[in-house]
Amino acid sequence: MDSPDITKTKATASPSSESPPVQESPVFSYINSLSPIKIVKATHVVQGFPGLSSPPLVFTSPRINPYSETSFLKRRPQHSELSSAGIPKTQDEGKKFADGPVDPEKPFTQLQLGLITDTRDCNTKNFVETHPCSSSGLVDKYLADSTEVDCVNSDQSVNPCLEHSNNVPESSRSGLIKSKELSLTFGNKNDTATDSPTEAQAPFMISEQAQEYIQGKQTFSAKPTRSKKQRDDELPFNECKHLESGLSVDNAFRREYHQDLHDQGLRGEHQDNYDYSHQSLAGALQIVRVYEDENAGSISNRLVENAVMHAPKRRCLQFEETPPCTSGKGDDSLSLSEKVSNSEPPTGTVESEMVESSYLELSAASMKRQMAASLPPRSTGKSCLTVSKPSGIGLHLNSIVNAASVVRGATSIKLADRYMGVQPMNSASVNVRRCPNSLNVVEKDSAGAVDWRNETEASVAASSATTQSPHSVEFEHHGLIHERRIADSYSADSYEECNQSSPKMKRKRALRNIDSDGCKRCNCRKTKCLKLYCDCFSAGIYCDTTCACQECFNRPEYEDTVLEIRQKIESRNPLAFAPKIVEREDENQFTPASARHKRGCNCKKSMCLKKYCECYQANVGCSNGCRCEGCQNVYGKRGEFVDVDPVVAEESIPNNADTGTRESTFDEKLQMVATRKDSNDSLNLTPLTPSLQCFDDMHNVSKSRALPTRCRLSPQSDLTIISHYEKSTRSPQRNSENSDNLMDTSNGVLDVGSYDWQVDYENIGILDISSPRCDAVPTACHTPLSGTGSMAVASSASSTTRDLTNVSQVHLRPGSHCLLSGSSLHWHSSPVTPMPRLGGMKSFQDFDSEKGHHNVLQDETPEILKDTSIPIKSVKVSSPNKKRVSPPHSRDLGASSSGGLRSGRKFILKAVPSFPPLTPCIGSKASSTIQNMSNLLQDKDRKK
DNA sequence: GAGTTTGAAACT
DNA sequence: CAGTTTCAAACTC
Repeated sequence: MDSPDITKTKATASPSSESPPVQESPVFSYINSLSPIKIVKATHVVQGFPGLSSPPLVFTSPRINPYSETSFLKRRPQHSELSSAGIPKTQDEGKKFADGPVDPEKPFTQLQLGLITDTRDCNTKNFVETHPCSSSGLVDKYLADSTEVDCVNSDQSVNPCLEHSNNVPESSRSGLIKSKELSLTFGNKNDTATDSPTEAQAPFMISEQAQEYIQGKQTFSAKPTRSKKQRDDELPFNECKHLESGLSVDNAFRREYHQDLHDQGLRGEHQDNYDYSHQSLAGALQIVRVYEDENAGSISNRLVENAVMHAPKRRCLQFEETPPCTSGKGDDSLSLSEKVSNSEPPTGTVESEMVESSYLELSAASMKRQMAASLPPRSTGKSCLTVSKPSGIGLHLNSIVNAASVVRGATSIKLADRYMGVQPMNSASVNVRRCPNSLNVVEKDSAGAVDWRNETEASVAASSATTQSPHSVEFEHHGLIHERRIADSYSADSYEECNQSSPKMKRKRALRNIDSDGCKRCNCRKTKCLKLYCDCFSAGIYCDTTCACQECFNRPEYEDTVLEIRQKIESRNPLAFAPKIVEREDENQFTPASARHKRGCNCKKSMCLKKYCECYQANVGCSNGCRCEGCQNVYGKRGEFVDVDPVVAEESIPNNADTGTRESTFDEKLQMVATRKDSNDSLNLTPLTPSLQCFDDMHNVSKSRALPTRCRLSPQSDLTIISHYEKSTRSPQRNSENSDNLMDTSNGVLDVGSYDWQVDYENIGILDISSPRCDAVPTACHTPLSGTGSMAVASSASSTTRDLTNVSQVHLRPGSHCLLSGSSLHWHSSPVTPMPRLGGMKSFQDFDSEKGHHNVLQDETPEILKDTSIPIKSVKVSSPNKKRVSPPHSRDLGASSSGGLRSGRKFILKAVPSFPPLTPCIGSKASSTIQNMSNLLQDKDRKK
């Protein structure tokens, strides 16, 4: 993880050599020409360029910033003022940064700063903005440069920094922010004027800068004392600065952040938020890094920024609350940037995935460009596209989730999200928490971010995101866990609790959260949340303030540690973080009850009728792999399942009829379960309902349906969906509505399949608009997809998104993302449809699982799925239980959605890999599909 | 809320 | 690989 960053930083570190070329670069010259101010420190900029390969135009941010031009010059002065006089602290901080936590590092940090500044110039807005905020003295110097760049690219960029530093009035800030956003969108200028060099470089530059920053920060982080000092010195704004500098925060993000701040109107809150932001930042940073790596820089930055911005707000309290976590490595002291740096290492693992997401973002960016829409106001739901799903292994979902949550978290939304997400989620939420969800969340966020970029979309997205964010069950789906946590924390109830730092409170909170939200929070006392005992850790999620864990090291601050441990654990057991529940599906096979526990349970006393049994907990039947005694698993007894899995599945799978038969059996089981579990499983079932709802929506095509519901459902859809699905089917009681839907889906999954697609389209648009979750879903898709797929998808997505944008821009984007992620190029074929299809596909797939959905999917979207070529053995990671499933792991990627549905859910998996649906459900599925894909691959490897 | 039970994870 | 211990969740009271 770290290595890449380091390398980058090093590369950047050798600025001298690089700088000249950079300056000479056409982009640079172009910028100079544009900017009234001459870049004094072009060298810095230069450094960044050389290393960076010009990213494809696609990646170039589509952002268009009308504001940028206007504010550019003005900002600069402001910026300078702010940076210099406005905030002494910032300067100090900047010095600190430059100095680095450790003296030896200082030079390096300075270099980095220089590089950063350079990159800024290249990057223009993002960097500039970030810079000013981040570092003081050095920053100032660079600021001039950056400002220049900004001027060239966009004036606005500077302002943001200023705002941060100066704490400029909200109004002014907002204006600045907007301008920044515009500039960011920008790359705009370059894009319009010159596509290739500048744009391409810009992203890289940003990324590099961010990396450098991160590295520098990391070094800082290494030295907690210093970080603390910085922190103390730093004001919330300062923090912002760091973040920005490090991340090259997007304008939009800043905007949100500022707005949030304004809304809060309290720095105290700010600080709190700040605390939160660390995690979120970390995640964002990670994301950013990924992007950077991929060249998605600008986009990623936005996302990151968004994430960061949001994160702080949401999490502030939580972090403070959790002393151990924060204290862990003295991270508290660390400035955001530092935190970011910390987060970096983990990103490395995720980077590939992130790249995909970045591509998505790129596509989104392209979309934006086309849209040329002004920046959306604050749509919380910026395009999350950037968010790549947490790759299975290295990544900690949290980072992503956080980012997503952050992104999502438009300030206003928070509470709503909590309630929305949490309560509604509660039933379904459980699944959400799972790591895999994190991906989805990210995606959502990314989607939201994309929306952001597009004004129209942004507006819609913003509304949807904010309002819907709560709905955004999708988050729940994968990233939801995290979000939920956040949301929970935000929830009025949790909110107060969060403030309460007492471990007891936390514990209670956690318990409550679990109950209410269905999401679990760990309560680790001895393992430091660094063992699989910890649900959070096992799920690839960082512990949240809501967790009642003690001496928690599963925090962004300790990403390195977390990653190391993860790697160790994986080295021992490559599947340790893989989804426990996998659907066995041979390529052609569809086993109705394919979903199983990977390892199988070993129950001796619980008869597999209690949650002690992981199979039962996952709503999955026991299989031959189980060593349970006296298995009475409602979802399937040991013997039953076994037969089905390998062989039976195939036999039964081929035809829908077969699946139907199984489904019947499965339904029976479900009913059994339902009867037994109804009381307990209500939560679990709820998740199912969402999926069902989604389907229902699909079927009904009732766009009018409350998207929120879907969104809610969707989140579950991925992992939980299956289980929930089963449950729902099994227990009509729970979800009379859902059950019906579920039943329908289960029974007529195949039918739905094609139908779903269309419906999905329609629904998608609706969903996306209404529910941020939907957005998230699509994003999730991105992450999972392989780079190639994502790449292609990205381009296609952009196109598709455009088309979609006509209908519902927001939706489209997410969907596009999903497509990308899903690698379901097929979808792309129809620009508009793609997204819906994706969603539809996913939903489809989910449904298909029961019946021969494979056929449907294959038929309809077969190519895409095939293209993904991921033979999906579909390991559905879905954690039926409220517990978070360990989603994130790259390996796990595929699994999420499988939700333990035995019945032909396998289909779902196959489908899933292809695309993340736009709809929340779909999105979750998409993420799950991705995971499934990975899982399948792994499974194949294993078989081999 | 405290204590017990349970089974997975970790360790030997 | 098997047995034991540790751990945290699930469960019970």
